[in-house]
Amino acid sequence: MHNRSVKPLRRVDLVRATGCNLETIRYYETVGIMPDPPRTAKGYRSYDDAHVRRLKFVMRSRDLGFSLDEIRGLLGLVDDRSQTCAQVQTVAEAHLEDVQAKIADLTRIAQVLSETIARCTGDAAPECAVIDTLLEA
Amino acid sequence: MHNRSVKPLRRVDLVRATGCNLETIRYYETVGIMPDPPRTAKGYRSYDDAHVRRLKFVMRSRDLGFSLDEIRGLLGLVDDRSQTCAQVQTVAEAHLEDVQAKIADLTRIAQVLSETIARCTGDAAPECAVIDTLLEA
DNA sequence: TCTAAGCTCTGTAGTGGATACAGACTCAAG
DNA sequence: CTTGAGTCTGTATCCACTACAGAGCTTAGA
Repeated sequence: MHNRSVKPLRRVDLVRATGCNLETIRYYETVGIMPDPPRTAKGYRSYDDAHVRRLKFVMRSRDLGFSLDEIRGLLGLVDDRSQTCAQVQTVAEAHLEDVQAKIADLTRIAQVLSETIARCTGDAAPECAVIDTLLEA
Repeated sequence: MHNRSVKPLRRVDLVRATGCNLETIRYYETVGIMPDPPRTAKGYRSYDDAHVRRLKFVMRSRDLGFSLDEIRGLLGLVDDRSQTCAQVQTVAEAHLEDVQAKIADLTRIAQVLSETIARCTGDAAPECAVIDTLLEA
């Protein structure tokens, strides 16, 4: 009754199961984010559900802006489940601070840009507030 | 009275005048953001005030998050001062939209992260809200 | 005049995080 | 048996830099 040997997934099946780009998966294998999968007699990669889950984890982490290095760390903590929560929290908090710093930077930039654009006449004239701002010491 | 021939600037002088990295300047020359400067008899680059101004313009634009491609466009508009303002405004507005989209993305990310972190116990336990979120479909 | 420090030259390689492509191979359906 | 889909590897590309090696040049001070 229980599928002792589930049908293995090909590359394209993993792509369809996750939405990840085919080449990206290979890239993740070369950089150690995804494990080197077992191969068929002819050398074809053969994946299973564990790969799907791991890849989805990676993709969700990337979505939240974690770097591959941070993800390596998170995966390590997931794989070795002992004293996890405090450590994960630390990684996530550090990352949140990065994100907040980026938001602050971009907000400052957006402010300067929109103030500057507001000073534009929009004319077919050579005077331009944006250029002036950029030329200004 | 007027300095007919001003003392030319060496690479390191341009660095000191602008705060730009030495190698970055050479990079800007190879990619056409900065012009190939005149050379001394021995092949040394020799800059002047126009280079300082142009490089500062580039640096301020980078600071505001313009890509080198966008900067090439802006420099073109500055160099050829005719019908400038409307065109510059268009470039700047497009860029502002990019920046605002990035802010929106990062804000969403920060929200998810901080909500998730808030659910952490911070324990030396293997259950972790962050991991759960990342594992969750 | 000699020397040492500081400056410059070029080409090339590496970063992160993918993405793209070439050319050869294999597999499955009709 | 053919055809199309899938796979294999290695390598190149993108952006915006940064770093380094190994050579040559310049300049201030002893």
